[in-house]
Amino acid sequence: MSETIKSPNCEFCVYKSYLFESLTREELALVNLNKSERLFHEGDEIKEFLYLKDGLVKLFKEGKSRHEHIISIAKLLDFIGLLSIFSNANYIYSITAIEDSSVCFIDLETIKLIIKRNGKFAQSLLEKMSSISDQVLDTRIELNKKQLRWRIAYILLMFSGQIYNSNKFDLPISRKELGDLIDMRTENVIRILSEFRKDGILKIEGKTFEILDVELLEKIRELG
Amino acid sequence: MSETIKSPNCEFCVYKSYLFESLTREELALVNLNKSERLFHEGDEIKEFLYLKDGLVKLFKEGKSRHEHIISIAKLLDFIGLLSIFSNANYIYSITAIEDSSVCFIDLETIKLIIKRNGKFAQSLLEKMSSISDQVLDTRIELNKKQLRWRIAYILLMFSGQIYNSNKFDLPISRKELGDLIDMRTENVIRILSEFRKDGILKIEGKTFEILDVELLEKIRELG
DNA sequence: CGCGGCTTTGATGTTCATCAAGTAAAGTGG
DNA sequence: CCACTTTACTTGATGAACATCAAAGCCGCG
Repeated sequence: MSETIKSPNCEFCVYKSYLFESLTREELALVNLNKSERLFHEGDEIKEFLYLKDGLVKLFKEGKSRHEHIISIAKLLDFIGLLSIFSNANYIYSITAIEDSSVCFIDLETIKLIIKRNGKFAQSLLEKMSSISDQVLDTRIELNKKQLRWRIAYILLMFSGQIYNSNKFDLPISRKELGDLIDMRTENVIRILSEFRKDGILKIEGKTFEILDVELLEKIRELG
Repeated sequence: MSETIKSPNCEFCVYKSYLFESLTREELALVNLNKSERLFHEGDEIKEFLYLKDGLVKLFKEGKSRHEHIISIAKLLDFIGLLSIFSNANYIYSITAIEDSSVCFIDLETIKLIIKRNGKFAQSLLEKMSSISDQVLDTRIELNKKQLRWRIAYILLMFSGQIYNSNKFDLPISRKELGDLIDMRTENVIRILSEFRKDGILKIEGKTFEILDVELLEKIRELG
């Protein structure tokens, strides 16, 4: 289960400027009163308006069919929760921690109240939401045009470049989940990882990945 | 080119309740001052905050690669323009009329002003935007899982059920564009249409389509 | 220790993209 | 208005990419 931890004042939060800069002093105080900060462990499900301070979560949809479909992996500063808040679709976005994560929550009703009162804040939300769904949709469109080697290159470079900032990292998800994220079967994920290993692009030991030839991997990603 | 036509007062617009019910009298007057209504002919490009009153438009993205990718076809009451307004992504959504269309425009700056002033309106926009991007994303995910016969069934039923409300209709787009919309090659669009024709599901004469066996088509759509 | 889940590799089959080629329809210029 | 060009449409043949099936090793867990 998740655990609530001591929660510092929003006023001094390093992320204040990212989203809440348009709030009045009074509104910020309101947020401060109605927030909580919690630690989430791997596998914990997250259900509210959230703000990821540390760690890694996955955003996914559970389709009518058996298996989930991962939409996005998000880390620090990303604001993926947005998509799930106003959504009243048939089937809903879920968020789960895939690494121990520290998350700042704000009561959803409080957020809605502030939206009503502060149009500038609302506009900022609109822009962020637009940007996020753009990004998600673009990725999806690109993914479906490209073939499997491209997808693996893409996702490996995402982990090394955007998430861990290192050529060496521990993959936080299973190979099956990796497949769910980039729309391919587990077997093919493994097959292409093996290819890359044989070609000297990767070094793999269980969950530990090291990209040996970044340039080549980028080349694979650039050329469709 | 598009032509501006006489534009009635928003106060009495049948669509007022759909989006603008939360506006104050004063704000509505502002909208009224800053709107224009225009006729668009097939092929005309649309670039502003819009509100489709009649006709049919397509929303698409032009990718880095050669061919456009159609995201959605929209008719009456749909509010697809939303996605393109706040978007500052690398490549942008475009809207083009595929049938002669009548569209109500509102100056973008006016809209932004009202968002800032009227939080309730902003919230309504947030909800609509969420719902639209949900829908678009869901469709895309479903499409990419299913095979070609499913996709054709889906799109034919969309035209007959959601757009024209008739089993007989003129397809407003080319077979190539149909392919762009549901992610398949022109040749395969034609091939499967032919199959359906041979199976007695469809009657096709050029652009004129008639669905003879709706139940069977729905069955194809239900079973992956 | 044995069960189930994750991982890996190989063999096989299906689906679909691609190539090719020909017909019909729709613009275009003389 | 007709010859010409271009664009849309259609069908068939081929091959590549990928899903599926099968089987075996590995690991953690009750």
